[in-house]
Amino acid sequence: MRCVTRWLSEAEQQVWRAFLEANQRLWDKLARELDDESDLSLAEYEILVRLSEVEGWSLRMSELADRLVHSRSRLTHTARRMEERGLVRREACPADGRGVLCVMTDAGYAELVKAAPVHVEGVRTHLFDQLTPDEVAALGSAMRKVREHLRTA
Amino acid sequence: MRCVTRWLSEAEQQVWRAFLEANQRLWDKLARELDDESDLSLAEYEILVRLSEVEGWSLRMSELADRLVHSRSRLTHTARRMEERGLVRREACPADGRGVLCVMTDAGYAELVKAAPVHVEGVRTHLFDQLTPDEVAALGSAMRKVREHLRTA
DNA sequence: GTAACTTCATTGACAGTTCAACTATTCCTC
DNA sequence: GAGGAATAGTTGAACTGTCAATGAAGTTAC
Repeated sequence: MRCVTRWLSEAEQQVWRAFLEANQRLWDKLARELDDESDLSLAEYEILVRLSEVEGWSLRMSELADRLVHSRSRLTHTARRMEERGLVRREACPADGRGVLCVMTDAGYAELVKAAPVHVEGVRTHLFDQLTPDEVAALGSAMRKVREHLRTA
Repeated sequence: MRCVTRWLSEAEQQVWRAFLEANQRLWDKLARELDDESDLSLAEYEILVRLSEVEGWSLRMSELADRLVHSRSRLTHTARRMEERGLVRREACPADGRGVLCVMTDAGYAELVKAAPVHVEGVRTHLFDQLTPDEVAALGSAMRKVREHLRTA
């Protein structure tokens, strides 16, 4: 039931605008830096990071999609392109006939190793270096709450 | 000069991950809500908001692109699509022969009026309602700093 | 006043994402 | 254990955004 719109206060407006613009610029910057100094897009990078964190460098497509908060379709397309470039390979899932495992190859790992310093340095320079420890803590707490809310909403 | 990568601490990692996922889900949710209850995309909505805030509902394409942090090319494409739907019109800029003014039409305003409550309610529900006043303040301060850094970087 | 340079906006080709439709497999229920 | 529902993953078309090239108009410097 939405009878009356709860508009934003002036202060909230300003927070929202700052959030919008900072985000826009941050993603843009990080994507550009990664593009300049590696052959991975941000989305491809994230896929390799997730695979690198698990035993066998291997995850079900749906599990990977969930962790990345990407649609299955999106992941299928991206994985196909990455497979063509030899960064991952896909194999049948032994446990579930419907399933497909996405596995990072050595070549994929090599790309990840090349890209990671660039990306991490960017995140530090453009985000963490700009904030006080208190702001980092508050940002973390705020984002965790929003994340939890949206996971269930 | 980047001699040694300054990796993220465990705590920073977690903040970064929360930020990533909260963002991903937040944009996704807001885009979907807007799509469900209006005929505007988030990008189109932002364009109309910016136009609604200025005298004459009219801005130079480049000025509009800068405020939105969109590329000129992106704005050209989006504006053309919106013009075809009658939401904006474009006219020559009297002051500068190279310039083009993007002007919101009455139909565009009508769409904006329809979409705004949906969007604002979403921002409130999924972001501000989840946070304490302190967290909102810290988020604002943090995002302003990041924005300023990236505007000049 | 004109040549070189910059800015404004557009264009078309291309890359990445979404959406709806589809196949194949597993799970559930009776 | 058979039929129906749910889940996993893929596909192709439509849409959106990026990139590099273009043209047109303004600016600068000589």
